[in-house]
Amino acid sequence: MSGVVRILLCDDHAVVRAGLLALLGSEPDIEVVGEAGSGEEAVAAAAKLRPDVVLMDLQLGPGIDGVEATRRIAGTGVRVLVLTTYDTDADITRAIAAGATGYLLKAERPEELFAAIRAAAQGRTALSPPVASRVMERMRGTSGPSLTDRELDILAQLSRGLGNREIARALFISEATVKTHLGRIYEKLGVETRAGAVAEGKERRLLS
Amino acid sequence: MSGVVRILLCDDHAVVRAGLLALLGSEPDIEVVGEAGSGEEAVAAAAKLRPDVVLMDLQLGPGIDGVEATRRIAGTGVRVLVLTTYDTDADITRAIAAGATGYLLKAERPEELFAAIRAAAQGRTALSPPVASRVMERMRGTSGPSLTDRELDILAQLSRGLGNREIARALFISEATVKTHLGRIYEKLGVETRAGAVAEGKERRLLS
DNA sequence: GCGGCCGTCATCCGATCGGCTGATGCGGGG
DNA sequence: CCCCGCATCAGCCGATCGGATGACGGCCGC
Repeated sequence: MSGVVRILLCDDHAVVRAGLLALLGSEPDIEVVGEAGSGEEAVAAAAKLRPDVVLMDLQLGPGIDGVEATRRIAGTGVRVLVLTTYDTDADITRAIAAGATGYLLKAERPEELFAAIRAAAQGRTALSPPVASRVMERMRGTSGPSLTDRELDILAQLSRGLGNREIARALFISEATVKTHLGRIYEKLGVETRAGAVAEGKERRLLS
Repeated sequence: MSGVVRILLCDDHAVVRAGLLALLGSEPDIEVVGEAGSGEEAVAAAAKLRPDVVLMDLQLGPGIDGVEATRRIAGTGVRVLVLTTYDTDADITRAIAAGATGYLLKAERPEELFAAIRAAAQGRTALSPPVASRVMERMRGTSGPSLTDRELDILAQLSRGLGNREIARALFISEATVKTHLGRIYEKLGVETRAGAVAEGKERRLLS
């Protein structure tokens, strides 16, 4: 079945785009029909070109991020295959929640990439092995619950080094409430101190 | 002058290596003579192949990092051109301190990359514009004081969420000493709390 | 309409933190 | 040879944190 798979590349690095272009050029049944260097460009190009698969980096520099771009593009029915550097739990979860068809790591072998693209074009899910493992763990309920919006607010203030009273004032709530949220944040992140929470938050890319 | 510039690629991502390989293949006076997927491989390959320039990523996954690899390779007289994603102050400083001949961003245009490689082969310095700006600022003394090795040890433990007593035990020193170091860390980073220190440390990439 | 999640708030208390002051020993550079 | 940066340690004290416990209202899905 099927003819050529039409691809839209989205990555803010010219080197990476050029690399993928060259790499995919070696596959006769894969054709790159467009490139985007930002989330905004990707959304516009996806709407205009209607590619079979968008290869999306999650880190896109200024503007809307890869997750948001994925959400908007996936919402129009175009498949999005995330191709990124990090296999953080938070990244994977957010990308999948945003509607990504697959999640590949850049460290993956080229053959895996080709296979994943063909899979994605047919709507099949393609995950890098380490990603698959994490997803499995998540399913087993082993790994982390996600923070609520409010908890993320608290965490953001926390990472600025503010005390409870200052966080309370910044968010127009009482100190008691701040403490309650903090307790839940510690629990969810598996830490016991504010410093640990900030470290974990940064690690999971829940911050800035 | 000179014939072909012989290059060794070092990046833990197969996609990026393939991309650079393809990209550089278009330049007749540049020849890729080897590839490495880790710091250890790069050091060994550089010693064996004696390339004119090593293209080095700073983020290399497990094992020795790009800075350490740069230090070892530059120590043998081989030029190292850092090609990475981030233009963080800490990264730039450490790479240059380790003996890098140049510091390019992956977001750079391909022509810049080629020019930088030729420059590096002749021992000339090549910096991406944003990097050059930061270096200038640094020279002007604008930017921050650096942490001592010991202070970085403390900061690392701090980011694990440990209390003073635990940090003291982990580093075989007294609680009083931990407190003293912490005070200086706060001062140097311009923060007032452990949470702030961790955030700032992560931001400046002084951690993990 | 009820249960569950979320966000809000309160009180109590022991443990910890952060600031302060001051001191010792070691090593390198002027 | 002496100064200074670095690392080490001590004691004190007020402010803050973290844990435990309990409670209330809003919103949503079933």
